[in-house]
Amino acid sequence: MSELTQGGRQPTIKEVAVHAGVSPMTVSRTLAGGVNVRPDLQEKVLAAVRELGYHRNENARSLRPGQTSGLIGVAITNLGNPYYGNFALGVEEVAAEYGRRIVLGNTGEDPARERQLIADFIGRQVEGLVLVPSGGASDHLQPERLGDVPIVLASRRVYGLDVDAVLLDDVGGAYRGTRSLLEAGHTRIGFLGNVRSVFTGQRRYEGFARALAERGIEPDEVLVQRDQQEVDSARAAMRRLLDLDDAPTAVFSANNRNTVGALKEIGRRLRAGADVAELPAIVSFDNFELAELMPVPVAVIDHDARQLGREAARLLLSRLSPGGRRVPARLVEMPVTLSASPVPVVVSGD
Amino acid sequence: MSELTQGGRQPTIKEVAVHAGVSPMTVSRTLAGGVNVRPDLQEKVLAAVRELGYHRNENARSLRPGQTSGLIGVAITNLGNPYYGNFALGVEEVAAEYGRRIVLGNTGEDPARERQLIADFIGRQVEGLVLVPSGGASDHLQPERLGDVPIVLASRRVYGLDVDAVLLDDVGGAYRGTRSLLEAGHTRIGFLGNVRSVFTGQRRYEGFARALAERGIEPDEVLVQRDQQEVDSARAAMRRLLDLDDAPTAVFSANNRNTVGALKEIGRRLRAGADVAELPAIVSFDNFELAELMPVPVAVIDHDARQLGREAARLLLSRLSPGGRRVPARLVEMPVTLSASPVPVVVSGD
DNA sequence: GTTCGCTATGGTAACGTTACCAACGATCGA
DNA sequence: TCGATCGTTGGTAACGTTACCATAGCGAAC
Repeated sequence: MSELTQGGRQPTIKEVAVHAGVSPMTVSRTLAGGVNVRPDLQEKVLAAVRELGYHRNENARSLRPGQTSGLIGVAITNLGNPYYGNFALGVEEVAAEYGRRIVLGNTGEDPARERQLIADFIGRQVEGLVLVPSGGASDHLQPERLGDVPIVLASRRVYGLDVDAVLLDDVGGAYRGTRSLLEAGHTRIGFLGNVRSVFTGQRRYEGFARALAERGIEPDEVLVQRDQQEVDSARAAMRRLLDLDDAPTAVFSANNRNTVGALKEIGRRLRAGADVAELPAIVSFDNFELAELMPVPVAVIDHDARQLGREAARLLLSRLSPGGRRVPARLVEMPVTLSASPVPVVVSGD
Repeated sequence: MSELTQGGRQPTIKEVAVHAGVSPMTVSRTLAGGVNVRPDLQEKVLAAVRELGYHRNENARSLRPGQTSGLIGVAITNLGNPYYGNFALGVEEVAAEYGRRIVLGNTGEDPARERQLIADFIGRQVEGLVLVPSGGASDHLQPERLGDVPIVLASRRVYGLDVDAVLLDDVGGAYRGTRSLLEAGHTRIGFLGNVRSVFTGQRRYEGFARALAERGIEPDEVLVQRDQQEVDSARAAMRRLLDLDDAPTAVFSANNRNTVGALKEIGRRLRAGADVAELPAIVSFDNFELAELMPVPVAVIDHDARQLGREAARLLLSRLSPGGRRVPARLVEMPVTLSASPVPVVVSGD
């Protein structure tokens, strides 16, 4: 058998044909289901396939007219974030159900990299694209620039781009979360979030501000910290809030990274002897594991990134079905749930 | 321009050639760097490329002899686990540095799915494979079955398969973690982990048992719970441990999922009024965010999944370089760090 | 002025695959 | 018995690309 696999090259259909003593066409037909191929020849072919370790060359296959690549291009901003990991999982699952495979790229929030990735994906003849846009210019995302490859945006929308999108109910979630703080009697509420240019950051701030406005409260700019992308900067922002003379009694955190940063700062203060009663309550957009074990009350605005991914893939695949391209762009907002403020774990000190 | 993009098909090099008034070869040469092409023709070609939105068909390109696909196949067990998300990120980063793209599949710990995925990857002419094996039979992973496509195993090894692998120092980490508990005076130590058939589960148990053996302690089978793959079953296992008449005073948790489950059970008991002093200390293999905020002492055996991914990709790419295939199989063990047991956050009850 | 050498350009074939058509033999009805 | 039909098989061409070869043009060197 060693001479069969010599050279490190994949065997071709021709070699299988020779090995089985038939023509390449008979091999092709057998692998396509075996219609109008004598059973004994099919067996011979399959034996040859097994023996040579033959796999059809999908790239060559996709070259033929009318054939598709079976690939979906997925570009996300940060695979290391569990949120996007779950999102990618959801996309992969649905794609796999429909016999598609995903090509994955991480943009790292870099528009140039996003451009490269999308160009590469199109070059690889992907049937469609799923993108968490990293912001910035959108001309490379216009339908004609994509060669009519359908695209679905996830988590964020791009201004001036009329394509399918799956979003969270950012505004509603932030509104409800903030309102729950107001109803608990808080009036000085801090805001931790992304820069304004990030779509979700903007939307979540909007929900936050709307809830305040309903009570006639003008957001105090001193309490609004929104330049934190990472845990460390979020922690620093939280420190600034807590060091204010008139520190907030509650903090709305617009995403996971900010929540973790805020909690780390709270942990630091507790270990330094701070009184838990003087530390703010937190509402966090984005759930995280073990929120229930936090020393201060943490309510979470929860959502399912995996479902978001599944929905994005479903939108995309529906476009790939016959006639699916003629449907106008759709916008899906996935619901979020506000957990009832859990009672914090109170540990008796010694 | 609308008539140019009509039909939803990608433009071909031929169409670009016609549009630019040159031959396909001139287009090809221009796109390949433009050696021996007059500058004015290059400009014409690039203008046509821009206008038509042309992207080279990578699948057709890879068909030509001597060409490679630029694809790396990555199959992991659970993308939803932040650990594997970071792992995939590491692989993607290094692959991208070397101009490769990754095709990603989620096996869900299902050997049949793993088989399918790998067959599909080979059919797509991937240059190499990165696999977190899901256990079970390994015949489909033998080099000759893979058509000499190099493979790198990650996190787990496969018995009887002599290929590159990147592992954590499971045994050493578990040993050191367990020893730290013993040094703190614990003698009844529970074990939460994966089933024995999972490679890491076996190795981490080995480190655990070795540390005990050094002190002349025989592991009490009642304290060893190792069938938990998910948070819920881990929580149930923790409950069984804590309900024992002779409950352990410390618990070694062999992975993230078990740690979260164990902590959730601890949280439940605290909210039900349990005394924190009666709850066990925990050593967790796998770090998690906010471990420092837990109400019981949690020491973590930390490691960097992203680095693990980067190293796996590096091993694979080195095999793809000239002569790289002749190197004997390598085994890399990534170091882990044991955090100093942090002081738990103690909150004064009211 | 002829030849040489170089650059620039285009035609052709092949990569692996399968839709299409042609051809073969067998079966069947008339 | 003969033509028609059907099941089965194989040859050919084309998908988009580029390595290779051929050729045309042009300046330099003798």
